[in-house]
Amino acid sequence: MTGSTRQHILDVTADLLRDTAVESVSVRDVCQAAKITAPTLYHHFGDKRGLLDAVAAEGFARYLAEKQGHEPSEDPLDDLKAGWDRHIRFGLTHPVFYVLMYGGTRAREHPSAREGLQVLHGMLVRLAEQGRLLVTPDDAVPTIHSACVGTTLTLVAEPDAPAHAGLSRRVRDAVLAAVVKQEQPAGQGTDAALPDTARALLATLSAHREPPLSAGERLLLTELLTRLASTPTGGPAD
Amino acid sequence: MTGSTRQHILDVTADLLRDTAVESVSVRDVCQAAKITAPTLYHHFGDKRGLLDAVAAEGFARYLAEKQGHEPSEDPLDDLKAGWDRHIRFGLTHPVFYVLMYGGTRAREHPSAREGLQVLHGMLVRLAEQGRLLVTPDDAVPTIHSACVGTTLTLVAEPDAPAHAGLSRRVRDAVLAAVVKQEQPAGQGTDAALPDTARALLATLSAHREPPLSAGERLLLTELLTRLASTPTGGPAD
DNA sequence: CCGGTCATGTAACGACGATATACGGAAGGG
DNA sequence: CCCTTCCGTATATCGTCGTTACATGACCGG
Repeated sequence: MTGSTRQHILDVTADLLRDTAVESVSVRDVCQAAKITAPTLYHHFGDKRGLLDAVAAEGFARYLAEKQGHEPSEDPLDDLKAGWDRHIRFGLTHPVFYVLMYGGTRAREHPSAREGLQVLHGMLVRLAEQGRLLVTPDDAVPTIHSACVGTTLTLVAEPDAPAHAGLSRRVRDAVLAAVVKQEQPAGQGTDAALPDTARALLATLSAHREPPLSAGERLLLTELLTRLASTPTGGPAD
Repeated sequence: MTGSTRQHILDVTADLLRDTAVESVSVRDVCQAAKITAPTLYHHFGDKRGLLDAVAAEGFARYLAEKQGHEPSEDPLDDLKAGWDRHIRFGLTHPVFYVLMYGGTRAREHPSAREGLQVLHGMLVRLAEQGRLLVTPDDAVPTIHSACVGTTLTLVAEPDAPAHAGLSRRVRDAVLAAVVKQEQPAGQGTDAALPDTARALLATLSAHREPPLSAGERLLLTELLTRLASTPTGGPAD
């Protein structure tokens, strides 16, 4: 049972961390609670930070599993909102873990956090495939994520403040409104979205006498847009 | 010379903190650098956290002073945007201070942070007096603040990530759009529509892996669209 | 039965945050 | 002028922290 003690230490540390601030949990406390000695702990985790990272990674993995678990929805926007709410709820349920992961500067170093961003990216790509995104997924990811983390930290700091009632929903809808197209025009799906958007840009472009383009660039752009606008309903990638 | 040693310790600590992580700065380091002994430090600050709080408070006070310094503007919305930008810039200029103040759970306990929130509240009240607020100032304060802190933390963690270009402006405008009534300057509709439409096409394009374009054409189109999308329309950020 | 690797325990080191105690000098009343 | 009081600083030390050198035992292929 090699992995048993390791998992046991992980569980005990998580228990201690559930109701004690991270700076007040010492290696000795963990050892005493897990009924092991210091070198055992260091043999498995090498470092105190290694232990905390492992604990945080496990907590985050569980959150990710839940996130990816019930994801099948027909509307990616609903998934996005649900993902936001789950993120907030995770922070409120495991405040110590959350601050451990997102509070400091080390947030992005966590591979689990990277994976979480990738899940977000996937949702946005699906939204973009339906032509409902106002910015590129690469731009939308840090936008949504930054706002979500900031909101969660605020709520974790003062969960019961009356001023924070409805805060999450407010920030969420504000950010999403700036990123996804709210009302869907006639053409549904990815096939119609590309030519429609290209046509819209063509129209807008024609109304501008002085766009920041040279005459040649403008000609080139018009030609490309025309090609896109007249695209037959060819089935693009999925 | 009563406050001299105290101020000296403060300055030295700030210097050490400017290029050393907070967890790597010990009381002994500060004492050695300031050429004093431990009891002197404890006499003035009582605690290590007391020292760090005092240092952070001083840094924040300086930021607040600058914030309140050049505030006279005719449009409160401009003040709001400028305040956001200053907050971000402060975080990027003093990353250690910033994480010290806003990273953990202790942010709201800082009296200086409270004062910063009050400045924000004041701006929003002025905006509300002009009937340009969509929510109450009490609701708007945590909304804006949460998003701003989250954005700053993201930028502090990875300041030079290409994915973070324009992030601050994007989140800022998203949150502000949801909180203040956007007045549409007459006749400027098409000017603003051009970058928006270009951005929309850019986003739609990113979802298509096989558009009816060659790789070179796609690259060219993306470049032109990016130029159009970044056309300055209203308030440039950075 | 042996040599080696792995997991764990014993005991200790150095650095840390924090303090009890004492010294020294300036302020002020006699 | 001296004595008291109080504040700032220094000496020396405490208990705890994260960490590790070293020893012990269990298991396993040869």
